[in-house]
Amino acid sequence: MSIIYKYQNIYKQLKQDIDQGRYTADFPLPPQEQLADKYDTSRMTIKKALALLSNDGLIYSNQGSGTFIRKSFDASNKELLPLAAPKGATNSHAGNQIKSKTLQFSARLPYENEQESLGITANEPVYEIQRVRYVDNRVYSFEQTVMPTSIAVIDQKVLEGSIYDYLQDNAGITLKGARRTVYASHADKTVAAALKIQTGDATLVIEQTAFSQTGQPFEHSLSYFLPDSSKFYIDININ
Amino acid sequence: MSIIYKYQNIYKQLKQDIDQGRYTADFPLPPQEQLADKYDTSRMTIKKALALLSNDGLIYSNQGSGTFIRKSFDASNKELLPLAAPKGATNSHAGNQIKSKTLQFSARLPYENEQESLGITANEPVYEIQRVRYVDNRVYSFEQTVMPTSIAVIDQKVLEGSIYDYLQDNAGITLKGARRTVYASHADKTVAAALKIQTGDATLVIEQTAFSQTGQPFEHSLSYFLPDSSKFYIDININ
DNA sequence: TAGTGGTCTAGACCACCTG
DNA sequence: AGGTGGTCTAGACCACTAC
Repeated sequence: MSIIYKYQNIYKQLKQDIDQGRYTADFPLPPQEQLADKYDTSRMTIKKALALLSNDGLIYSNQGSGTFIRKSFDASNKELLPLAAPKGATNSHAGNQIKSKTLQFSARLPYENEQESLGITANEPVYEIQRVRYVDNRVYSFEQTVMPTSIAVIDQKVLEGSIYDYLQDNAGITLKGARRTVYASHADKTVAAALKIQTGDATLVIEQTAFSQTGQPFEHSLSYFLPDSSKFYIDININ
Repeated sequence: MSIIYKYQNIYKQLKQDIDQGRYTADFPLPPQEQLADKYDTSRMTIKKALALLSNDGLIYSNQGSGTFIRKSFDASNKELLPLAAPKGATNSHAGNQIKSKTLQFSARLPYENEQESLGITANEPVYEIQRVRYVDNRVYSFEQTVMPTSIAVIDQKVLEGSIYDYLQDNAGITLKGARRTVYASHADKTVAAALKIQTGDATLVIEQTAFSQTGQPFEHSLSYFLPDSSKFYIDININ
């Protein structure tokens, strides 16, 4: 959160231009050379801005012919969230009312799979946190989070908001990356009770290991989502 | 598939060096300047190679301190597949025996949601294909694919292999990108029968719209996977 | 303060598509 | 052949980290 680079600015402006229909899907964008002139910069910098747009799935480029706007995705569906967005509900549902209810908050020794994914020994205690997340007062997800106690001191109050923001401000730990694994599973008694569904109902599970700027995994979590209503997308671009 | 760029070569070599332990997780990689010397190239090119490694989740860089190897993920789990890999089973399970059984192959007019995602009118007919995929003779997935008939002529034989390869060779259509949406759902009668599970059991659904090099969506598919066993991962890197 | 990675430049050349 | 995007260069300067 600090200085804004040139290519980020250009990215924002181009995005706005596309959103507002100043460039249409029927014609290619102006050539990179021309954009470089317009924004008084070099082609490399334009390419960086275009790469961001491409990652968003908004445009695509064809060597030899030009850069084009992808026929629009419907971005209005609030239940459809980017799988690649780093933070959880706190960020993705900006503008909606988000609440958390803590079902459990304790410390214990880590299980073997947790030792492995967090890169810690069997003797290093971890917090275990279970929270139900509500968006606009409707049950949204059930999250089980495990985090080494050595990372930072956590209390009840922290759990009501975004743990990431707290860690950044208080422990100097920045979220730098994560591996997410998704699969379907049947809800066990605990999950079913938390999500207010039947035991055995289908749930979407997102398992996440989060990394700090030092490459150290500092959080392992399992998030359970309701079937059919909670959907996550990812845009794939080849080369 | 043609010329290999310098940064791709460097990427390959660095990857090999990391895999073979020539660089270890305890020390940073050589500085970019030094790598540029070693590979007789410029820093920008080194950065492109490093970006590929970073996308793989293999390394991460910290401004000011260096580039480091991420403590290894276990890549041995065959059931864990990259969500961002563009092709389906044909590619991801290379080395395993893959078979397809076609349950249905017909043409019809598209539903409204299909018209929208494929960008076609209600009058343009589509193929509807239902296939069960087997990996090493075990049921792996059930796929419902919808594709405009105007794209290419498809016959039974094509369906036994990779549709993408066929389209590339015969219709000049290259897979350029895709949007995938994942969610959990309860199996209906058709899905349950295909996957040999109970009606109402949990399934993972991956909905995909595939784009050609012209930005034209040419395929819409729903793939159903078994709960708990089929998992997909994605590595997220922030800036 | 030294060293690192991130940005940015102003070009050159190459690969590819479209006339 | 002309125009497009992709690669690559050889630097400069900036932001950040570590000592």
